[in-house]
Amino acid sequence: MENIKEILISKSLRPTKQRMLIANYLFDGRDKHITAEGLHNKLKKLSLRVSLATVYNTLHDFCEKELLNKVSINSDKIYFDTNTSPHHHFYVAKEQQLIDVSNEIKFKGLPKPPKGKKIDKVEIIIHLKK
Amino acid sequence: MENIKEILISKSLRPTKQRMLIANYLFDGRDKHITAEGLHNKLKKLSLRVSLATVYNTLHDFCEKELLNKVSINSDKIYFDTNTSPHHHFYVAKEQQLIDVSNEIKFKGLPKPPKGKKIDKVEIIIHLKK
DNA sequence: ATTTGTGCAAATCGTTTGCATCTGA
DNA sequence: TCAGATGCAAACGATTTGCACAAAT
Repeated sequence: MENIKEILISKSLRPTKQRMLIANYLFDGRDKHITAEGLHNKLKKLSLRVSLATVYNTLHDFCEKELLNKVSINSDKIYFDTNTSPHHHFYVAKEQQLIDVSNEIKFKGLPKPPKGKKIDKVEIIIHLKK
Repeated sequence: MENIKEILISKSLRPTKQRMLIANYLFDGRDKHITAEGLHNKLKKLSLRVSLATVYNTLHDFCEKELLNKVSINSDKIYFDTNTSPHHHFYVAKEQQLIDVSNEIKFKGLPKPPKGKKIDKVEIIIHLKK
């Protein structure tokens, strides 16, 4: 994927072997929600060895460069979302599963922010149960 | 607060010294968002010694008995909310601060849940910035 | 050659657990 | 009495960090 190499360079990230492996896996066109450990295991299964520390570093680097978004849903793990356009989520607590919501959702009655603050973004989490 | 003692009993929680201290602090009529550590420190400042483990146990017990709600906003700490009625939150990432939203917010375009699942609740987090 | 990235292992931080001891009904 | 609660310290799991070594420009 010559494409991905250029993206990394354009974000001033050196296209190292590890970053290329990770980027190729993440940016294959299919949206993903992953954790650092999950990604590390996936790569291991594909016999691609990248240390866990590097996986963490890379995910954070990609976040800073806005190639990924952190999703802060439940409190034990950090999820990284390859879909960086604004959207919302279904969340299934039992399975700790995140699903993208593709609809646009409109609000009515959104409160004004406290003095001195502005609304950055509105995040909707639709908790699901059986 | 005789009141609080009865609440604990009605939830089949023994009104032990530690639980009473914690409940008296939490349920003073003012809504609070706290972490276990935060509460532990607060109590320490008031020269009320309760072990950290007991603070954790008690917060979880109170959650199970629906005297508190867990709020799962950002990923590093668990917040406990003394406001157990449905409401939404402002979130200031920089200060990791949570503020209750008292308005009711209406949605339009809420997607249907995937087959076999039902919507449990809709949580809105309004991220604020300066 | 110089900067930047990687990998390991140790460190950290919030949280949980095991277990001996204590307490309240 | 005795189930249930507490406190301590050790265990945990996700994440971060320090540092020597390796790779990229």
